[in-house]
Amino acid sequence: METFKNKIAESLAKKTNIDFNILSEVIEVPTNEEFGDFSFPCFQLSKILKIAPTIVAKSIAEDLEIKGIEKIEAIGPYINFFIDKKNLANVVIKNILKKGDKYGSSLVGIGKTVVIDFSSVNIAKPFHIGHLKSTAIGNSLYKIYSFLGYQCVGVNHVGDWGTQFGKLIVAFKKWGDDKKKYSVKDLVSLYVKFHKEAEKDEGLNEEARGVFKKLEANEIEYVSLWRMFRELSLKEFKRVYKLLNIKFDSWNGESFYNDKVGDVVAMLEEKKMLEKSRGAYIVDLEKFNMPPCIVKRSDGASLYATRDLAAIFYRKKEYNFYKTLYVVGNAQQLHFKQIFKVVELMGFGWADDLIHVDFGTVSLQEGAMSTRKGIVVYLEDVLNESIIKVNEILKNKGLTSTEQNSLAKKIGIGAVIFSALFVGRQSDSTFLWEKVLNFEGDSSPYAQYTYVRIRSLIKKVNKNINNNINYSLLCHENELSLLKLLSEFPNVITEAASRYEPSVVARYVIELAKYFNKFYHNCPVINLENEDLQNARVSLCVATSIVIKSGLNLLGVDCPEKM
RNA sequence: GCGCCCAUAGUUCAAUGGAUAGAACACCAGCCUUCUAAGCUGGUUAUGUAGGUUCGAUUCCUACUGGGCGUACCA
Repeated sequence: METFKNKIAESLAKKTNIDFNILSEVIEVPTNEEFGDFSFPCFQLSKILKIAPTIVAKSIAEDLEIKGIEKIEAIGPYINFFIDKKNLANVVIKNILKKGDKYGSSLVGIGKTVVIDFSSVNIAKPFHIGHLKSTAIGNSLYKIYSFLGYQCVGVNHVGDWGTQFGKLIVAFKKWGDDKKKYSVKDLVSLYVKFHKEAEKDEGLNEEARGVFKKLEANEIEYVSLWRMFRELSLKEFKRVYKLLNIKFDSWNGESFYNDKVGDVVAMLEEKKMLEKSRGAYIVDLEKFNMPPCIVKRSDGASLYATRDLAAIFYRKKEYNFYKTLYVVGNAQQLHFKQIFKVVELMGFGWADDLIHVDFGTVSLQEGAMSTRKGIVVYLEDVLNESIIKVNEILKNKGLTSTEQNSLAKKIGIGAVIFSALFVGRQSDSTFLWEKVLNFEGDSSPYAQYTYVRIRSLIKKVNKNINNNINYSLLCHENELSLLKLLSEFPNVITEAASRYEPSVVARYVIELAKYFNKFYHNCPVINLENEDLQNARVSLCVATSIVIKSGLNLLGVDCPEKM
């Protein structure tokens, strides 16, 4: 499809003597199909030429001819271009069948590494639905960037270090039980108790800070407790990642950088950027209208920012990244602005390659989630509920129990992931059970169902598609709009990558499924006397199934073969 | 106080500054002896307020209102 746009821009450039790239940006896809496949609004040109836009449109369109474009029409101030539809089916379907599941991929990223920091759960805290967005978006961006040829490194920057562990250790020593087998939920209740007690006794916080300081200094007793907390938490978290079918290339979390923060402090000192203020060491950012970036607490312990800076330099050295994407909520916007600014001030031009892919806050109907107050929904519970609901639906479909279980997982998990990816990342959202567990309309089961229908059709026709297909028979309105949409898939991937926005792909997949279902209801495939038309339709079905599956995979959603 | 983000239909969300602001859910009415009804067809309802820039604003700018988040030793 891009080639059509380029052709139009080229011939317009020839005609008007205006730069190709400028024209290419102005060319748009009309909202209404009756205005063609591409259009060129003449307002800006009319301003330059000082001629009314309708006249400009008319005079340019008059004797314009472009290969592959069937009709060029000036309507008011717009020039509308209509693609030659017979040619379209031929080009699009052949291309998809040839490339298969590689259709839409590219090599633009070859030789470049993208580090994606996502999910990043906190040890000894619930893996809750607030983590779903980061987890799903990060995983999808990983797949999208890989599809475009980039080498990706998925990092789970585990929150396994910091004052919170001082708190937890204090709580455990006061109220814990050495012999009991602990779960994350037990640790959370200890943590909650700590905060309750600390409200009455300010000394507890003091104590916790002291304990963390000693933990950083490798005090054996504390380190072994910390290790225990970490191990049991990771074990539970990995169970959830397994359900989600998400893998990481690195689990280097905050504790990993404990022995690397010294180098960062030394570098800052050497560059004379460090200032002592109120007992702490800071990088002053007042000039940039930001609070200071605190690098070292007054008691000498490290902070979130220090460890994140250490992580940046470690990753630069280790991966020499083209970009690093931080898929982290917008509540941490200031934090990232600060540390990116510090890197820039240190004189590293590649500070621009650090990108905070932020997203809106997820809250519950009763309000903001709060681990301390116990207002929280565990992600694992949501996933399991979803699987149960799918199982309920699949009950009477005559499947074996292993078949049913595996299907329920693909569909149920997919629905949860998809619900997090369908809305734009920036908007704040409220977690609603009925929304996440809705399997109709804008949901992955809808797309999966459509895919399964197509597979079933293809199977029933049971025919090898040969090369002599008369694609020009595909001229039904539903066929043409489906073809046009299929041709846009590569652009959709590129857009999703450049905006760090998997929702672009999610919306596309739903639209594609919708277009197919219209075709399905209006254009029979199996009961068809005209064999040439049947062949052409089957190939359209195959092409569509490839793209739906590919799109879902890029979102991290599996595609079942029947349901 | 200051900074950032958000405000679109009853609800949840779309819309690179462009033509008649799109969906889904919910609700109502139809469609299975013909390709899987997790489907299809039809119907009702919306850009917070006041200005500005522009040929053209949901989109950009300013103020206001209402929400969310952040704002020096939490992550």
